[in-house]
Amino acid sequence: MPVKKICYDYPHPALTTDIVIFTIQQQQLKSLLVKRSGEPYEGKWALPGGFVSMHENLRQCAERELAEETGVSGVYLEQLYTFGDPDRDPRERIITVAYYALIPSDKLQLRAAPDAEAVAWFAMDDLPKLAFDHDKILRKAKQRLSDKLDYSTIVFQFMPVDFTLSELQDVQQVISEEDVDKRNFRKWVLALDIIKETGKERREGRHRPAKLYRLKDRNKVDIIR
Amino acid sequence: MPVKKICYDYPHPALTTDIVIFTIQQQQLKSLLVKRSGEPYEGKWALPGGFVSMHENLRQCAERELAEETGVSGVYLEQLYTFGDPDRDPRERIITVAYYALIPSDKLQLRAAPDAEAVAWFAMDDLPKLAFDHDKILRKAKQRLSDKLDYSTIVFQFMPVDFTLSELQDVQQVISEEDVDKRNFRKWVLALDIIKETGKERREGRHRPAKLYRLKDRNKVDIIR
DNA sequence: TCAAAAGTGTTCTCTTTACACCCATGC
DNA sequence: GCATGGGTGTAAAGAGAACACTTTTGA
Repeated sequence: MPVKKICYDYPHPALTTDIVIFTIQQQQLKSLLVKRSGEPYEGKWALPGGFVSMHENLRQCAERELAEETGVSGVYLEQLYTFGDPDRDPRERIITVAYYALIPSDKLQLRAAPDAEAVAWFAMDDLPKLAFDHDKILRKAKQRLSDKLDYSTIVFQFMPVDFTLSELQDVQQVISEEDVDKRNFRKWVLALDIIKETGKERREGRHRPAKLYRLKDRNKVDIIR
Repeated sequence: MPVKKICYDYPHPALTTDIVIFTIQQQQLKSLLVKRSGEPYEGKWALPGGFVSMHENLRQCAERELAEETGVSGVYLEQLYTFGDPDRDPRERIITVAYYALIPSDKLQLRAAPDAEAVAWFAMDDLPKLAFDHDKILRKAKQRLSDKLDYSTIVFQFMPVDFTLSELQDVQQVISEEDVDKRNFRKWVLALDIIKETGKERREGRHRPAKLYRLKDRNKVDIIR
């Protein structure tokens, strides 16, 4: 806590980034929330986020928050929207630049030490009451994600290094909330020419094993169509 | 100038909105810039913009700036992106929430008193050197506009109340920078079912007069396809 | 041998593209 | 009467949607 105050000629807002962290678990789209331990909205769930420090840019701040909550880095992260209504925080005016991140299921295990806070994954169709305007942020993130599903290869960002086409299709269907024809889906995926066969397969259960595929470039998200 | 300073426990950034104001003039996509009269970047051209006051929300601020520079209100205005690199302004850290606005050509006449500043429209392919990171903002706005041309009815936001299909096609071509087939374009436009014939026509020159059309709902922008 | 998920092509429909001539007017 | 931009339809190609059976495995 600095003893010296920082002073300006005019009032300045505070600046935070909040992150909507999406992943797929148990065939559901889930989002990471943290339980607030102080006022305002004490005990309510909220998006992870925090103040932007003076030396870092907005994206770096979001990356830092993401790493603090999940231990994860190097995942898909995109600026979503900026929320700045005067009364969105009762303490002082706080502008938040919202980002959203997609966590592939294989990165999920390496959860960082939970920092003694209450942190939990919530299914998007079973959200608790949220602090501040965070429900608005979450809905906007969900909308952006759904939209991008249609005109980009963003769905692959949820996949582990090796995955089957059925798993991929499941993820697609969970997010878009509509069923996809298996043959058409596979045709579409293969035509994208962004995955390759690994030669390996996964057998699990008394049925034919599934071929494992891998992204040619795991970090690339293409705009298509 | 307030005599009393406003003080915080931690440093806060300043907050502005900057607006990319697009219009079509002389078959060119143009953007409004203002010449800076003070340091930094004195004499350089910059996007119109200004500080967000404490009682207004971000959109209201953008609307206010827009009205100050152009006298125009009630036009298409959308949040673009937030730029917040630590050193984007040499004086202090300034976060800017960029918006972009589209001005239809009939609203253009009613330019407000230019407020004694140097203000000018620049063709997008003939821009001067810009202050701060404003070239980055402008390019992003142009990109967003081009993208939306393909999946929304945003192009109509440039049109006056009454317009001909040829005028509309011109605008489309200027922004997308590619030629469109006349018959296919008209088929597409009419299939949208968002314009109606006015019954009037425009004759100008020694050729057949063109039918004038009007948007059924001038404020609506649909996502299509 | 049976249950369960993996894998695989073809046809039909709809959307998008390509393309050329007549029309109404002013000079 | 001629130059100028306004206005119009059809056919071919391509993209997207619909659809059902065989394969491989583990129990």
